[in-house]
Amino acid sequence: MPRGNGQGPVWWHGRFKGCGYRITVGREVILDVLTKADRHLSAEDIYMKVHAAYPAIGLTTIYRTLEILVNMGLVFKFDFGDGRARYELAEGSNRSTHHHHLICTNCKRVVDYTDFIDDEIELLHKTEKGLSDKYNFTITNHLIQFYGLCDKCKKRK
Amino acid sequence: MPRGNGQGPVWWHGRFKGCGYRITVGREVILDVLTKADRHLSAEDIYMKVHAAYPAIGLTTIYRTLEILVNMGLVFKFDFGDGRARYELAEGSNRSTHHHHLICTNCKRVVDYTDFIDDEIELLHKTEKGLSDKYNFTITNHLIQFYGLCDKCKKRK
DNA sequence: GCTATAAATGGAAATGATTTTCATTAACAG
DNA sequence: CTGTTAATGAAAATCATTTCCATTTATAGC
Repeated sequence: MPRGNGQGPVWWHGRFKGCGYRITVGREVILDVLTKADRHLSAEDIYMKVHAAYPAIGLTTIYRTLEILVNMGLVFKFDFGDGRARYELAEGSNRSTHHHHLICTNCKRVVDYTDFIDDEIELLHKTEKGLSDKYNFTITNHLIQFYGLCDKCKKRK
Repeated sequence: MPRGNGQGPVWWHGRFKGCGYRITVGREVILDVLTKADRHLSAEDIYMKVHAAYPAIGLTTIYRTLEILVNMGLVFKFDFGDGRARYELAEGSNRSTHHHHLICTNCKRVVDYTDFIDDEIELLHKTEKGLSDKYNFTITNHLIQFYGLCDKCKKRK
């Protein structure tokens, strides 16, 4: 099924095997859904898409696979404040450029933005360096989110 | 009980009444616990502290009060990834300076840091301005967290 | 290709933080 | 002091996520 993009074996197979994980149909399909996703999906979103093509794959497998993917750093897990986690392929695959989120605290709408990313990244690198030196952490990731009221919700108030 | 700090009526009473909320013993005690807290508390943490002095106050009231406080902007709500929310008095009261968080993804330890805050704030203001113009959001808040492995967890791996 | 073995799986049940329900209590405007 | 309505506690409900366990499947070694 997902045969990559003509550049040989699927990009994540190597990393998976390297970690001692097996390549299964469920994992292929989940990765495929994530690769094609154009927005942040919840576990249930992913389940529904997967289920449409492969009804045998259960929700439990979705959760288990997502946990592995997050731990491996292939997928980011976000909390936008509506009680369910959202998942998004990390950069480094063939999709997704680095971005941050702008979240409406009223309707929970999420805007991905890439503006100012360069400045942010530069500062982040400096901060990461400082923090890891001072607190002796190995920093692997960061999260930046802005909260506010979106266009529509402003008008309703 | 909480009589403020000698500067007249308790600082948040005005804001509370202004929003049409009543001042109750439960709310007084909860705010008091938050004011004295020196770290991020979960709803249950707060409940236990409150319960010690006022056993009549239930967990439900804690959750309901926290929701109000978060909506009013008096309290920040955080997700550090361990399945329970943490609450922290917003700045503007008498405690807490603006800070961000450094989180160990393994043991969930959280370090508050204030280093580099000035540079961060400057960039944040610039970004907030740009984002609110471009996406027509009214930005009220932001979240910055760094993730990594702490000192102890690094050694164990 | 075949087989043994351990990883992966699905479905049901468990978990656990948070929310809702509803009858009772308490704040406070007048 | 009193009526009105918000606030409350206890128990039940919710609901995303996790765990359990018997079954299936990937794959290393032949």
